[in-house]
Amino acid sequence: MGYTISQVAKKFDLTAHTIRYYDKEGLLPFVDRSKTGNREFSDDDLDWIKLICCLKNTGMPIRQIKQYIEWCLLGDETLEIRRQMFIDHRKEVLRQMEDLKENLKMIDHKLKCYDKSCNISPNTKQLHSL
Amino acid sequence: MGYTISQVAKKFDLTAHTIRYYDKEGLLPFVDRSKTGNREFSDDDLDWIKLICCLKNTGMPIRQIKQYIEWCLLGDETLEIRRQMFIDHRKEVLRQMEDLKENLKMIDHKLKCYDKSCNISPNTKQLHSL
DNA sequence: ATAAACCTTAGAGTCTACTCTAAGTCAAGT
DNA sequence: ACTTGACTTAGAGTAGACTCTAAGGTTTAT
Repeated sequence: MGYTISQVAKKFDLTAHTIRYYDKEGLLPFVDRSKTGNREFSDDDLDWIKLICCLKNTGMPIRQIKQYIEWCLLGDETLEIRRQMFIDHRKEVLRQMEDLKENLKMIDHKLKCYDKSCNISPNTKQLHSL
Repeated sequence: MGYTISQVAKKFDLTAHTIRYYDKEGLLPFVDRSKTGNREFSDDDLDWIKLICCLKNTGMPIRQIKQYIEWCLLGDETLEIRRQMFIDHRKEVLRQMEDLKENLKMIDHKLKCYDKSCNISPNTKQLHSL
């Protein structure tokens, strides 16, 4: 049967506008159309979109995601370069996690200062960390 | 003595343009000027900028950072609201870390598939995870 | 004294990623 | 038959965060 654009939008917390934008940018060349020209998303398509969202949410720019999709369409010839892309991107994500950890330290430090200034006891403090 | 704008830029891996932009947006109302009108950054100013970068790098929009700076200028009256801001932002950072962790899982899974497709042995694989 | 290397401002331009609008097609319900 | 509510397109507009330009001031070295 397949899913409509608004069903997919809801599933991935996107808008139909955004999905059409991704399609226009070349991120969804695999999506089929119904006789009336409407996009019809298969379960496989949902997997692609899931991966696209993963890459997007880890900071990969749309044109690089497009590059990846293009490599996928080219077949086995591009397996090694795609693998390398994931190796590099993995490193980048680990870097982001490290950065967040560092920044969290500073926020926790600031919060400790504010708890002191506001005369919040450690006990009360536990309430808002839940 | 104090630091010049380009010294501060280098220190925080920003450009002088960006620092002036932050100033124009109201993020640096505390920075003094020399007799000739140049910005002169103190060590205290560097601490402020460090915090601003921390908030910016954890996804806080500039106008919210500006709001925070304004609250700071108002004094103790705003202590509680500033503390609440940090509590909320901390939650947001934890959420980002969770999201990254989830996305990393998917990237690792993809990578495993690519290692298989490229006939990479687990031993060889260890090389690129270093 | 004049060039180099800083700094200043206002304001224009750019990039990314949407976000929306207008005009239109199609299928289903009353 | 006609309204409602999906969907379609091309293309314009927006938001955020820079990024750069032009025109000019000051300090330092030759």
